[in-house]
Amino acid sequence: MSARKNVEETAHVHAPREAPCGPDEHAKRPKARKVSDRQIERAASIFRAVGDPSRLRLLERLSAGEWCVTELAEAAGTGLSTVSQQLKLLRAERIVTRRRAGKHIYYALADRHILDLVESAIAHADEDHRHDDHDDD
Amino acid sequence: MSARKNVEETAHVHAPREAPCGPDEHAKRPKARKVSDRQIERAASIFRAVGDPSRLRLLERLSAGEWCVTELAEAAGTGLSTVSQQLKLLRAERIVTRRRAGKHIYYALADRHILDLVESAIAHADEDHRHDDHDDD
DNA sequence: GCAATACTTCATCATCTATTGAAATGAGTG
DNA sequence: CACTCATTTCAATAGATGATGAAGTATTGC
Repeated sequence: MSARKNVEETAHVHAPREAPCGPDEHAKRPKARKVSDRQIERAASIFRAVGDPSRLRLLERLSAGEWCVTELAEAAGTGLSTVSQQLKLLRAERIVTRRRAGKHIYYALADRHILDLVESAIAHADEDHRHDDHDDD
Repeated sequence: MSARKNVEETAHVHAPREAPCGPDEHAKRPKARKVSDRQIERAASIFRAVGDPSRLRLLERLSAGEWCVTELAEAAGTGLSTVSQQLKLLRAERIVTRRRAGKHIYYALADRHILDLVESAIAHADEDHRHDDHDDD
């Protein structure tokens, strides 16, 4: 991403306007980015991690408490290795934690933030999937 | 996804245990899924949409108010068409709304939920990117 | 140590995604 | 209606991602 940045520069010859759109209150835009690239990347990375049905389902399960990989795989109906990979990704993002107990490894949600995130998203999706298609302009 | 589901079935011959992990309190697991597949898909879909740095940056900008496509493209430093595609996706997920004003089309965040989501994620990422790597087992 | 169980890593592959230039559409203006 | 500006759609392409079986590591018990 951000391969080239002067695409529309070549399109118009005269100098580009400061704010080409602003009707009136849009005249002075704060163009400085409030948030660093690093933070954006990190936040997006977390979202991407939970933005997958299988992984989200995993998190939903974990919201009920600790589970080991075998259990999770059984509940998900997919291979062990699949679930392990998914958990690996979630762990890399610090969304889940694991603890060893003998031969088993128990996974759990990393913190309450994640729980809130998952629950609120599901709640939002719940509201949402009823009035399914409409347009807004 | 969910191509085949009986992978580990072939691995062990004897009947699979109900709860192969549970030390004691994990004996009786509520295996029923609390949330429908549809909801999970929808929630994941929203997360996936915001789980991209470019789109998240777009949303960050929109959290400051309405912007038109030209402005957003200029601020992002990418092509117009790129931004348009990104907005199209966000709109398909009902994350942003648009309104026409003459030749311009102004985009805005769809609701306060989204604003909260974006802001809390960025806040979380802010906490997070300081203590960058550590392990948890 | 050896077998068994629990889990992870590796390599592969099909599928999905993001970005892009070019061409198309839509809205305002003379 | 021709012209311009704003935005979208199209098609192609490079790159990312997710699932999977096989092979590897770790822990327990004999």
